[in-house]
Amino acid sequence: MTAAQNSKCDPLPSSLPYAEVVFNLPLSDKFTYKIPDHLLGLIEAGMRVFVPFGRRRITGYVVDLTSSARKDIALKSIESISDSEPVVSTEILELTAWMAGYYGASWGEAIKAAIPAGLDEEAREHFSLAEDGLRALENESLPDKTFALLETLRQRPGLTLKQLQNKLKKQFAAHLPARMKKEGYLSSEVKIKSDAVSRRREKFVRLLEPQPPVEEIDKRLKRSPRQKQLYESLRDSGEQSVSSLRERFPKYAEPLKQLQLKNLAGVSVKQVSRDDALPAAASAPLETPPKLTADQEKVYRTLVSALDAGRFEVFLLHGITGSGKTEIYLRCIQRMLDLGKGSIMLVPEISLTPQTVGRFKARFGQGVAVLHSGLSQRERYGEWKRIREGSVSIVVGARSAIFAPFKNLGLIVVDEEHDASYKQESAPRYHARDTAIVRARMNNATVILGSATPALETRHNAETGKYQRLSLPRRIGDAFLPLVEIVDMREERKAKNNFSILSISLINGIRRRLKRGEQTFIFLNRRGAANQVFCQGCGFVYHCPHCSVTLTLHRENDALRCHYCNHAARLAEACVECGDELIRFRGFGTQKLQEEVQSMFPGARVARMDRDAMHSRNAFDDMFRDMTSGAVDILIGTQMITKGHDFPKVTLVGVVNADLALNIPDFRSSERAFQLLTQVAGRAGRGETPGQVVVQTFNPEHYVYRFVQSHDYEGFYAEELQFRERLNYPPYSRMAAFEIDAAQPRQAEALARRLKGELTRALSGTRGAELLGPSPAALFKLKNRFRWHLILRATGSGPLQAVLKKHSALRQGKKKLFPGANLTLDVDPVNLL
DNA sequence: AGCGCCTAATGG
DNA sequence: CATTAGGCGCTG
Repeated sequence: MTAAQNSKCDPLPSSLPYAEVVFNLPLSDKFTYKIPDHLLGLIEAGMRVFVPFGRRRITGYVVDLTSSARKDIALKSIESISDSEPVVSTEILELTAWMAGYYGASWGEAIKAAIPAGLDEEAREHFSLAEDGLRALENESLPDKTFALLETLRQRPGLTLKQLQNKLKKQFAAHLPARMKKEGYLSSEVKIKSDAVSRRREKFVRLLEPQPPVEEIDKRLKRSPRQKQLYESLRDSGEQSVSSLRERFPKYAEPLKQLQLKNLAGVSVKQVSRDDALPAAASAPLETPPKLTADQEKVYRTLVSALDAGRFEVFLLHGITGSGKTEIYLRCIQRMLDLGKGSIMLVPEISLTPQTVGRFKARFGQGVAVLHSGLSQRERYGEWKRIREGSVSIVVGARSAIFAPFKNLGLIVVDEEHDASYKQESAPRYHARDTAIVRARMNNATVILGSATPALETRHNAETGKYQRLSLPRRIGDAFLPLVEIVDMREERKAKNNFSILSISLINGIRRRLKRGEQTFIFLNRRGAANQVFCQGCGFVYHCPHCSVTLTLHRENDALRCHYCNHAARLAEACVECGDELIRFRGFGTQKLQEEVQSMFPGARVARMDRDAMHSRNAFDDMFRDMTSGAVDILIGTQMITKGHDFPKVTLVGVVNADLALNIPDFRSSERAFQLLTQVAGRAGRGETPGQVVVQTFNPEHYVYRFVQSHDYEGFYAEELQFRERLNYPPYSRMAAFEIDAAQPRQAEALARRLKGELTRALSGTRGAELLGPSPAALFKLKNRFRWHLILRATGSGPLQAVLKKHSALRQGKKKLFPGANLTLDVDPVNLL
């Protein structure tokens, strides 16, 4: 960069002597550091710096440079800079500042979310035995914990505090090593853990030499087939990297540990020659775009005028499954390419399949960067760098791809915009769709929100004119929509005497597919594992009279509670509607379903796809190949089977228990169920054959099923909107959820009430805001913590944010108002369990 | 968050 | 009185 250019974008080229630094810690403060002489002029906002902070040294992010600093604090100096140029641009700094303010996170946490993982350095203290320690260990009688620490370090010198805690299962106080060091028992050395991306090290496993005689080995491995399998693999193919083991033996860890203990195998770490070249994608000729249908053409024209004008605008592209939304995205991205601007394409994590990515690569070749969870930190960083350097102008990725470091961003597409995975469930709890809109506004970019079943909030925004609505009402080639049959499982039991998990209709359907050589999907929703109660006879489910949300069973006192407003009801012995027996829902997983289906169709080839079955990338590819080649007849799965795949031979989709989605204690459960069922149904018969869908339910009267059956989003939208208005739920209000968790149920409750008191004060004077609860969370006990919720509801984002700001100001004074508890805030929560 | 310091609890 | 476990306040 020349001096002239430099002065253009930065009139005072950073001879400023102070830097404002934030950290990836829950601290709202900025910290001022002195820039040492040798770094003067080298530091810019957006760079990472390594600084002393309290007793430690950590990485921070420079957010500003200043000419003066407060005199009342003794400033420390920046130790080193971690980058030669900023990792976050001014634009991303601004975006993360908004996120931090809006979602109640710290700026540093927000920045951390916006850069590739594994970049930051940390200084870690490694402990070893000092001479006094060795002497004490051999001669003196020591307290248990001291002894254990010394003994561990004698065997394995150079462990960090974290590693020691792991080894000794936290059976000592965290400050003990420091004290022992002071007493001269331990010595320590501070090492800076270099970032994970710049160097490449890999773990290797090999058999140790010399090996005991064969008979001895057989004896030692006789009773452990997995160890034997691993042993034989190592014997036959020599040294192997752990990552390659993982591919073939998903559960390699325990057997390997055992082999190590038995002194048969050893693990070593090696520096691997740099091999950053991603597997070169075959430079296949790029695909020619198909001709647009009349509907697509119309939509595209509207979009192009916004794209060309380079003005901020949000479009809702509402198109049913198979209506050709993706082609619209591709055309718009192409348009941006022609204009020399970058595009971000967001897709839900589970949709980010080779098939999805393939469509983009086929059209744009190597000009596409892909960010998905399967990438190692190094690969991810590589892709990120390609974007920053400007060698690609298209990014396809999940939630965090919204931070792709484009300099000239023109378009953001959010596909399946209603998908819950766009909300991050840990700090900063941002929503990628909403963040996309904020980022687009900052860049005068266009946003396309695509969905067959838009979120009610989104559809409502289109209604009020905030977004412009475009629709693709027809399937390409006017393909038939699948025929949806709603099966009443009560009738199955009573009238048809069928007590199987599958309805007769579904069984017959499967039989026909098997005969015709077509494929079947069977879908089982496993989410929403809160304890539910429902009647097997009539499908009755308890709802809260105030919130219209299903009540959750609390085992401790056999009570039913609303986890929004804390309304309580007694659990009756029998159903209040029909007198039949009530059942408490217990998990019926995909694995059991697979066994059941296999036994009903012994000749069929049944496979399963869910997170457990898809451990390695290979498993996924294998599954995909088997489905495409027709080597599988019935595929059983969770959400995973519904997204990002297109298998033309699937002509039947069965939904085993559709009520599972509906009975989740959340005001959005109907919306979710509708979206889910519509999506699942869309999997049936995308080829020439029209599809059949069988939805099994104990509660066929529910309005969701009527609209799913008739493929009527608009009808559903209208009905659901009325419900939301009546009970004052979003989009007619905005929410923020506070969560308190503590080790004792009593304590959690008491603190939740204290929080309510505090918030009530913050609330006074603000109109249009109210509190619901506190109440025990639907998943009351989670990982041995007891959780309570408190919901803040306001008429809009303005009053909501006003209360939150006031509350955080109130809390500044007394920090430890909630001893022993964790307090989290979730703005615009998507998951209230 | 993570660290040192202070204090209360525990124990002999 | 000595040791240890837990809570508190601070980080520039």
